[in-house]
Amino acid sequence: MLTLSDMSLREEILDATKDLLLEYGFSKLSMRKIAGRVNVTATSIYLYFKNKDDLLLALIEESIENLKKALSDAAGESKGVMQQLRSVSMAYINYALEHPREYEIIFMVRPEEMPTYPKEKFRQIRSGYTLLAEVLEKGKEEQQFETDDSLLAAYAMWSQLHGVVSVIINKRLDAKVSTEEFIGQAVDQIIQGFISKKIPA
Amino acid sequence: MLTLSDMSLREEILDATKDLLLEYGFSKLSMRKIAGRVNVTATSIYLYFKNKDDLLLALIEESIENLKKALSDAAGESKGVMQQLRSVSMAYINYALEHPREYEIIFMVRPEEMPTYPKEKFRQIRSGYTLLAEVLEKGKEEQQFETDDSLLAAYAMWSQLHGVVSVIINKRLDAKVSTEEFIGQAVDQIIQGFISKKIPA
DNA sequence: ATAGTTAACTTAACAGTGTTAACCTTATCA
DNA sequence: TGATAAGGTTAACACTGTTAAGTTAACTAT
Repeated sequence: MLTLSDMSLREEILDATKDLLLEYGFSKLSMRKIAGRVNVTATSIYLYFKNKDDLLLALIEESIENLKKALSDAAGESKGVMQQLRSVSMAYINYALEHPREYEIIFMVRPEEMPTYPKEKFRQIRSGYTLLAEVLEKGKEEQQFETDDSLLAAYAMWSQLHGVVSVIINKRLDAKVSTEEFIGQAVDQIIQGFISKKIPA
Repeated sequence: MLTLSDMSLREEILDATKDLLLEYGFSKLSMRKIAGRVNVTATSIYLYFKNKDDLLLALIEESIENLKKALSDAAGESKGVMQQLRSVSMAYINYALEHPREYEIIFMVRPEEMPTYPKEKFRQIRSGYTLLAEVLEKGKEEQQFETDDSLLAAYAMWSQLHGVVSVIINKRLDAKVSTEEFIGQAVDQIIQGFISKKIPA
């Protein structure tokens, strides 16, 4: 039979951290508050995590997998390459806006300020672009658009999507501008960037 | 005659803060360290600034003006609209990469985590887009590209530029990818997003 | 010249932070 | 039964932003 204590303290800590992050944000997160929420002292956390960064990294792990799944689902559902490109883009933006805190942890934490951020984790995040690159490669084969280097183009596209998300999350958008219109315009432009590479700039 | 003490403590504090930010980064910045560098106690800072945020905002003020100048210079130098668009884009990216810490303060600090971040400052930042919007409007008149809403398009373009910068500053770029190639590809795509709105996606 | 005021700074303190060392139970197993 | 180890604790260190109160020097008005 499953009792409450069968949920290991480690997982309780992870859950509490996620909750606090969602409720109060990154800057208000402290080891003592996390510990308090699971009725334990702050030092107990150090029995399961090396330090605060290590704890956050465990959280990132989860989020990355969720994001990847959302993207590959979006790619799978749609038919044509063109539509695939659009729905992956929208899936990316939607995931980020629906999980802004997680997105922030995944993509906005600077390595210098998180000294233990391991290369492995970066690699894991980057592997998500391969999905974009595959879609672009397929479009290239189908001659929908021309791309010299699909991976490079995927990187560029991803950075542009990140920019759109970042501006919204960081609240740098004018109140007068509708978020939906902004997203629509931006995604249009981003996708347009691939089509018809014929006209030289 | 000008003595050393003629440089007001307020400015000395601003300078020291900038130095510390450049040397050790945002996360290592503390009031005591700033004070120490100008041979004063931390509390003295509160005679000139309401709090830490207020101090940072004063720094932002400067940076915003510098960025604006860099952009309008770039717009002025180049001739055709197309070239103008490209050089403003490059000026934006270059400024950000040459002043990453300032850029971070300007664009990456979240309002919730900086409760006193005033709307006025946001407005000030946003006014920079009008320059982009003007260039786009001019291109529209010259029928170089079609844009329904120049301001919206300027926002979209700026968010994409920010994405490119953000990815590089936050070190999310694969070591295998050349930064120059990445920037080149991204700027190409961003500009391409405006040209030939004829083909429907 | 002297008293009053103000500016510029300091000391001491509060409440909070991440993290470590040392200690105390309780359960497991030879 | 006695050793070992797991899972927690308390106390402490060195830091953080910030405030209240005290000091000292300079200026100003009578």
